[in-house]
Amino acid sequence: MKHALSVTRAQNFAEWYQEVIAEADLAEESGVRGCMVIKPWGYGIWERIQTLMDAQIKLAGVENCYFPLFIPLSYFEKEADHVEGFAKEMAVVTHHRLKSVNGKLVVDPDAKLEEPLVVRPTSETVIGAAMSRWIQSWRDLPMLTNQWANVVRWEMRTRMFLRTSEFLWQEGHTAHADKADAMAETLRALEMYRAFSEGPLAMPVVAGEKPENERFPGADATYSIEAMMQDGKALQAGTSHYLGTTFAEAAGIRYQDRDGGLQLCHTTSWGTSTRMIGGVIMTHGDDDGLRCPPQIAPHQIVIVPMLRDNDEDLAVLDYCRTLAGELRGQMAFAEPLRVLLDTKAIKASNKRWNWVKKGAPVIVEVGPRDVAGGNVSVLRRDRLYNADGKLATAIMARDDFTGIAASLLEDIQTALHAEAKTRLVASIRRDVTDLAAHYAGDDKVVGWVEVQWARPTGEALEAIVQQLKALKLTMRNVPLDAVPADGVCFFTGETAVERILIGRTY
RNA sequence: CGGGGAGUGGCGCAGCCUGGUAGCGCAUCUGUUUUGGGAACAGAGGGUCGCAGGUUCGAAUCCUGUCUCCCCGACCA
Repeated sequence: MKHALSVTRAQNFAEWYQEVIAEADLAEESGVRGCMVIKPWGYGIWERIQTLMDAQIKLAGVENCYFPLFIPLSYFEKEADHVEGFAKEMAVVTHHRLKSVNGKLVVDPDAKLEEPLVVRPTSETVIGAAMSRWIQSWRDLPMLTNQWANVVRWEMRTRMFLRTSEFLWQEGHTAHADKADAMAETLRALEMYRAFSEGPLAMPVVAGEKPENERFPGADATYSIEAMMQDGKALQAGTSHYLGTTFAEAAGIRYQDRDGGLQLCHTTSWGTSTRMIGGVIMTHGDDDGLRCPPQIAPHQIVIVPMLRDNDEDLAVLDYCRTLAGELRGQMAFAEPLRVLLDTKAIKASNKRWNWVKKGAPVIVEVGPRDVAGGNVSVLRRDRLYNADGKLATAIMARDDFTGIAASLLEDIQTALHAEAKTRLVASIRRDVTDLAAHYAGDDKVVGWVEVQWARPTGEALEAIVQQLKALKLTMRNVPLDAVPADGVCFFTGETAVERILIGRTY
């Protein structure tokens, strides 16, 4: 069987990933280290993610704001752990002017800023400063904010969508009267991410709490959703943090309670980023490119007219326009269908393969024979081939197709999720007794291992971290829905208190 | 930042060792014939060889510096 990509997942997963991004026209290098140009199809997917996620955020009563890109350096100095965690990867603006010297533009030394400005790596500090002004009374709580923005972290090693120096994300920041309320918000955001991932992204995840050593700098507790990529590695696809009163102390976020006493707020932060697109690629992609879940596909159904530069073309186009109109009147996932009639003047067969690589969920080909018979030729991207290796083109009456189009998209969404869910479940092992043997070899990635442990801290924890590191393994999270521990700690032999997932990661 | 590889028309590459004024495939454009599993033929356009210095009569080629990308580490969403 001939595939649309030159590298298969089995041959070289990393190379395959890059080829999908190039061939699906999702993004490209920009010439600036670690920064990518997100092209229309890739950005369209991000816009879909934004639209659907934003609705969920608003449904929870969170309001959008926008805070500055530049954060005064001193803001970071207020919280030691936080600055420690980000200091090594911050982009800093120190001057505000250039000058021309011998035809070259150079930084003007006379234009040095009094205080350097950090390009935000995350906005806890600025938003904390704002909240300290906005919150005075218990009546102001909870304060629920979110922003859609770009952030910059000067990463050592970058990979498109998975780790770029600049990335797009949403960051929720909330302030609460007490720990219980803040924890509830932290877990609400986590559940929102879990449901979003399993729903629109069709990407099954495990929601759980990060061990102490994997916490966000300055957080009291960090939760994550972890997705299983097709090569068996984990991808942290979203995080939610309970920050205790740490950031409230640093920024002076206080409120007067009902009794007139002055109290510190308990804050949270939570975020998801363009990394999710990388997760979608590595969850659903196949050897023909991306398979885009219908809910986040910019175009769910692409109509490809088979034009021959002759008189029949008008009739074919006319038929296609009518079909597009009929389809746009249908609803799937409580939204009108997104239908593209692709009239670009290239050969229909090339057009088809381009849409296969981009992962349009349904490709409908319409040629003179279809027009004559009142039919359409339908390809569903999640089941591209028949058992005999031939393209599984289904020829059906136009009316029949318009009647089932919406449910077809919903089927594809469900099928993609089911396929990935099966893989996730099958890739978690609970009977492993020897990690070194299980993960033998640098390239051998066999999914995750769940073990019971005693949740040690300090040096005992550090020893385990180092032991895992030697095997290129990390602790992913303690699944919230795991069955209670009933044995001894995999590492220390003490009585176990919970179960934790271990694996290789992006 | 350490180790390895690479930057040559839009994309993928050859040329570099042994300096002499740039070539191939794909793509693009034009025309003709085609057309339902990625069309064929003919013709055309397009590159100061990542960038900056240096050596030389002459640099894609040699030297120095620098930027970017890929792989492996350390760091991380």
